Amino acid sequence: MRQQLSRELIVETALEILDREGMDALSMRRIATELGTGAASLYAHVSNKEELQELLLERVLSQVQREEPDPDRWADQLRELCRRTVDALVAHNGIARVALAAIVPTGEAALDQAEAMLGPLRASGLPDPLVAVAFDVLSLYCTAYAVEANAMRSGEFTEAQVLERTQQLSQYMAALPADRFPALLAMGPLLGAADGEQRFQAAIDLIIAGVEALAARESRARSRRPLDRGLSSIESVHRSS
Amino acid sequence: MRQQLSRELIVETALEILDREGMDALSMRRIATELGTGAASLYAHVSNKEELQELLLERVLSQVQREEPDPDRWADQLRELCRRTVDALVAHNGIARVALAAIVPTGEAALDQAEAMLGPLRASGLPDPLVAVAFDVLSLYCTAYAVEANAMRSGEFTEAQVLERTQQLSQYMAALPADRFPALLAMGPLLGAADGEQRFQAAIDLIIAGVEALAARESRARSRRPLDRGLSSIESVHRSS
DNA sequence: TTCTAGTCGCGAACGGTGTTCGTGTCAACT
DNA sequence: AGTTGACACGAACACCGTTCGCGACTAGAA
Repeated sequence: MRQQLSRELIVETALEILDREGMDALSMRRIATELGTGAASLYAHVSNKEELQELLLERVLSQVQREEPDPDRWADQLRELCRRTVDALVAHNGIARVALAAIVPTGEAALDQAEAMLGPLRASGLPDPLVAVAFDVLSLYCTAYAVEANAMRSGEFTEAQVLERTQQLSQYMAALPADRFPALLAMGPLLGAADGEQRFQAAIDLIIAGVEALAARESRARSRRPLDRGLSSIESVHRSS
Repeated sequence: MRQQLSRELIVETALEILDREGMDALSMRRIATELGTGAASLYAHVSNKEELQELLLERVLSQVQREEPDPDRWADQLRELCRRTVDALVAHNGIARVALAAIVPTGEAALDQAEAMLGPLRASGLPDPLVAVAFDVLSLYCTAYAVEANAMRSGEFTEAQVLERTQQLSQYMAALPADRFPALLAMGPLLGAADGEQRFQAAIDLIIAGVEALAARESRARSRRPLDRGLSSIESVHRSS
């Protein structure tokens, strides 16, 4: 035993393997081999592979830089935070999938993350029940986008990517029957586009535009008729609190 | 050999096992046992477990009812479609995770699904590049929500759910340091809320509000400067002189 | 210093997984 | 009837996460 085992060391080693060889190669045996020991030894410090994965996610999330909430810049702060979060997730291939699987944010870093997102969202003027919804949408989208970005960049080689993406799919879509898939046909080149960066920014903007619209709608409704019987699901959620 | 094997039969059997015993129980051996044969026999009709899963997803998606696009009711049509899609995914536990993993919509049903979503979205007046973005956000959210709903309903018993959700988490959040997590503390009861249905509706409404806002912004910009980007022949003539 | 007690690392094994290979069987066509 | 070809499938391979219990090493008692 060259070096004393510890949770910290195990997580660190696992992250190295993850970055170097991908999520599929991350087995308990592989980690143990890297540490010069057997797989059984890991279970003294980590109860589960699942727990190990959550620890990995914790470590990745803890590296996301966060700033003090400034109510006037809430939208830009949200954009910036989403950017950083996705960057951190994408940097460690496969970790985003873990984030999607773990629904309950148990760890400290995950709580920090949620707090950093909720602050600006509440500053938008949205009522709290809708803040919860917007939080849901925004974080789910960020995670899902990271999963997609991972899968796009890691799973295939450059050759297979170009072939299977540009050739087979784009050409396949151009050959679709026009009477059955008019919209798909018209959107063809846009859907397979590889400029993920721009599309991510636009998606965040779209969600933020939704937040602004609903916040404005809410403040308008409150000032005009404070005790209205709203019928839309949005208002009913708001009322249920 | 009691019954001739076929892709169709294998997929059907797999879906039954999935519904009855969950995604974890869905192994090639299990399917083969159910069919009274060995696992190797399946590989004559299905090249992969991954392919089998995509076939399962295809089958589930093909059962989503779709209607003719009506430009005047585009928002309601979107809402309805998202509802049905999520219902179909949630009905077969674990299939939503497959939908998230498969980024490229290869199958026929997936293409139908995309077409049904793109139609109403284009009717909103959004420019096509933003339609692609909205499509991204909407479908990713629907899938991710279905994953979450699955995990919430299937993984635990009622006892563990009540204990671990309401007690441990809600009580845990109430004990958070107020100076570090003010927003989390204020939102506590709302985030762990189990009324997933209402929150899903509200989330879709939020995204649709974003679409409406961006569409309005776009049409405003176009009416203000109609001769933009060299589209008018007059302008191009004028510029060329 | 020697002997004992106890801790804990970890090799080996268990019960699973997806997938492949080669054999065996059976139906259909010549 | 004979040949051929397709297909079913038992067995095996290389993995996986996890558990058990042996054995080595440390620390305390004599």
